[in-house]
Amino acid sequence: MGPERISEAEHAVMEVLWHQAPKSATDVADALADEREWSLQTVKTLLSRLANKGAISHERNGRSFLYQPVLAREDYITGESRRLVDRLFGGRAAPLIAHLAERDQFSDDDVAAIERLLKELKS
Amino acid sequence: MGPERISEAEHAVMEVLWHQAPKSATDVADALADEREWSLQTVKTLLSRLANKGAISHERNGRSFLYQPVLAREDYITGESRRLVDRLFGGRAAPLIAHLAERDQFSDDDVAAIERLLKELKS
DNA sequence: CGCCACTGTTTACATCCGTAGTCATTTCGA
DNA sequence: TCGAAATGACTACGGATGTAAACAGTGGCG
Repeated sequence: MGPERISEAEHAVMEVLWHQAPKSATDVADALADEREWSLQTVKTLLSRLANKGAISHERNGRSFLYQPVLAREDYITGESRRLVDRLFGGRAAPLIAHLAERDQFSDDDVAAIERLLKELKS
Repeated sequence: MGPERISEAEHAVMEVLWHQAPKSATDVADALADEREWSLQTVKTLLSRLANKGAISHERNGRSFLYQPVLAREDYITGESRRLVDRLFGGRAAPLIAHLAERDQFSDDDVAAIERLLKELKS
């Protein structure tokens, strides 16, 4: 079976582990305390679902577990980006960029950054 | 309440109506026959959920209904794109573009198209 | 005039997701 | 040593989603 989908709540947990790993369940919960109003139990459930999906691994450390990502953030965002581009823009990236641009989501800095990028691509 | 989320199956129905509307339930089902193995009942369920969410409207036409979008495709893809950019790229579009570029998703044509876009943005 | 086909409405049901309570076990502190 | 705290496992439960069956109304055909 293909890579299992990661839900939005699960993704928040992944971000914590991508930022720093390995971490215990409690550490993950602490790291999330600011943005989400989750109980420790909720975080544990999400960790265990992520482990089932193969997105993270856990290794015993005394009485508790240490969790760390198996799925790389790069691969995750590649997959999610591609899904969006496929679903909404016929698989072409250019229309997505055109759309973002039309909606005025580009700052001057963005434009400059993209120009630099294109310059590199061509070299 | 904010705009209700549209699920992936519902989105497929929306695409049909964005392509051409108004359409009856049967017409929508026919249009979807190629890509999805859905029974007519399934399509009707999706249409009624979309109507509940306010994404489409239906107007009586004899014994049946004609459905048509209320939500504009532009608004939908704007929302979905922004969600992705917010969730994965800190709300900045440039990193998304950088990512797409790194993953070699840009053809020469794409690069050219983007350059034209930037040129217009600056003028 | 009666019945069938078509269309919308209601109900169904398994799975996933968000969010957690409860249970069993281990361990640390008093 | 004994009980409280920590921790993972199991269970729960309402709402969303995918997928549809069953039901009901109605208008047209025979």
